[in-house]
Amino acid sequence: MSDPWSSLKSELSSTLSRVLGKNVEVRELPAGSPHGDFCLPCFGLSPDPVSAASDLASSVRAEFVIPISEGPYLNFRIDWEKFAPRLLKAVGPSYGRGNEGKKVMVEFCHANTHKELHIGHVRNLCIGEAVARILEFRGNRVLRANYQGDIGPHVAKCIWGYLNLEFPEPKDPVEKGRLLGKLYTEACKKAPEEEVKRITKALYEGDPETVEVWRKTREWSLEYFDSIYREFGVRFDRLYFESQTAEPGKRIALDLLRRGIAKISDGAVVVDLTEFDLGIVVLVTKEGYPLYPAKELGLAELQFSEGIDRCIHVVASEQNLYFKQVFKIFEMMDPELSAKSHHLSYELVRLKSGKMSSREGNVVTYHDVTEALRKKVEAEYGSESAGKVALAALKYGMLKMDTNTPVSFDLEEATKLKGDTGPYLLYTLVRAKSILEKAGDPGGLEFSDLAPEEIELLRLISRFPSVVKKSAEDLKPHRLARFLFDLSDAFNRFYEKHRVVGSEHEGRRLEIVRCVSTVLETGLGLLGIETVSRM
RNA sequence: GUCCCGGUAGCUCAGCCUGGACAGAGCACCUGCCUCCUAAGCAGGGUGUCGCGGGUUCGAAGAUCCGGAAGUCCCGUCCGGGACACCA
Repeated sequence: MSDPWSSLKSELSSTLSRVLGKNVEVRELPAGSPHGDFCLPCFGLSPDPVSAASDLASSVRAEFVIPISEGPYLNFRIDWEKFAPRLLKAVGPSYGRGNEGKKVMVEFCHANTHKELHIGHVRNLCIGEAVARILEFRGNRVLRANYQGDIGPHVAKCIWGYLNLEFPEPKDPVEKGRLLGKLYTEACKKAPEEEVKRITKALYEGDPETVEVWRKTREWSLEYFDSIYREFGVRFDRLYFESQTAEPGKRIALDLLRRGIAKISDGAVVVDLTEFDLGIVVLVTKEGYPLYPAKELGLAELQFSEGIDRCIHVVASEQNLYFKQVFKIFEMMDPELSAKSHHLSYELVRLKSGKMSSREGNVVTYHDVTEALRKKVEAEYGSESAGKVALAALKYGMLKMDTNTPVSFDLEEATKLKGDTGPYLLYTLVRAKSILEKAGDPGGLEFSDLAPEEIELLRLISRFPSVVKKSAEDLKPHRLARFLFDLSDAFNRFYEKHRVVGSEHEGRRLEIVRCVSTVLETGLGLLGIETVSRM
């Protein structure tokens, strides 16, 4: 919970506010800035910002920082010789932790059964897990939830395929998953529409024969997903299925009808949101089937019965309008429900050839990518920890850009192993740990004559807590990912230039390396990236 | 047609929330660097109409005149993607 840098920053801000007689806040300068660590632009302070800055520079006294006026700016340089001991002492496994104390459900993945997991799901999985871990680290109790569509026309198509197509019996979970994916795609091309409707109906009405096939294939799907989740390092605390939200969803929809929130239109149960520019939402079809929005209401009932303070739905941006609609209905039902709900939207993963569609079979699956990656790692560097390195590359690649940035997926781009990649971060950590293993008797700590590369590392280490906090507030893991890259970059420059073991400054350098290693390991952990000890 | 997201180096992307302080990385390409803590590394080499157009924009009692910073804020527009009543 200790965050010396933020404390320093806020102390400095209040000192300045006292001197100036008004509330000001110093701004942090980017870690590599030649101007120092904090600055106060003096433009609004007086008609003459330049002399205001220099007046302030000579009148302000604060511990650990040296004020310097540069033009209209009042800059502050941290006195690292004095500040370093305080900072390094704070760095341990819980450095950067918070105590926010909320109970949060993070709902992500949403893979539909009877289909293959593709790279779009991978982005979702990466974001969801990273956000879950970051929120946990900030002191929240997190429940990971996965809401899966295990019923409906897409399932009916797959069942049609199972009943009408030839296939060899699948042996392991991966084969089972892949087979279902193929059956689905084939059925989309071949299954007659009436047949799909018939099976959908049979499924909803509980026709024993159809249900049996459904049970079996659904089980295959879940085994397949489980094998991937295990490999990926995700475990869900709650699994919700559409088959279980349909009935309560319909019940709630009918209740909304009684309360006058919903109405009948063309025989369907709808909520009219046109006054909010959100169109009309159909809850129950004229045939009496609950649609997705109705099921969402059923799901919310299940979720909020857990007493959660917040529910974060990690769902692609194509559902933006949908979530606005659902949250508006929440608001009409119970404002608190909508206040606690949040849609973490991310842009789609597309292929260069266009949008992926399991219906058309033009998807890049989870196994396509992980296998390509693993093979490449093995070919170039040998098989030692190839699987973990491959996953690191995949996860970091998905997390390093803003959730708002659309991904145009390219296998070549995704299998890069050098530069701004997951393996680079892993490698940096391996190097740092290797130094720590070889360390002799550290000797005393002194911080005189710090090299620029050492100061750079201290600056980055100091900012870790605020980066994590910001990442958590914005629900943007890429901020943390970028930070870890910058840290690695700075560490590798330091590594190249300065000897640690056996050097004159071994004591403090070991301490710095220890902190880099701790921060890197913690940070990678928050991104859901498993580290390795050798590469 | 309406709404949402994107447009920054050849390519992939940061930076925009919180305006000022050189517009930054990585990849790719070229040149160096392993008797020394792991070369998946490091050093050097050069690139930009920040899609386009407009607007707005700090300081003293007031008034007037002059000056007054945009990749970042606002509006418009173009391009790409997505969404928009019985799919999920």
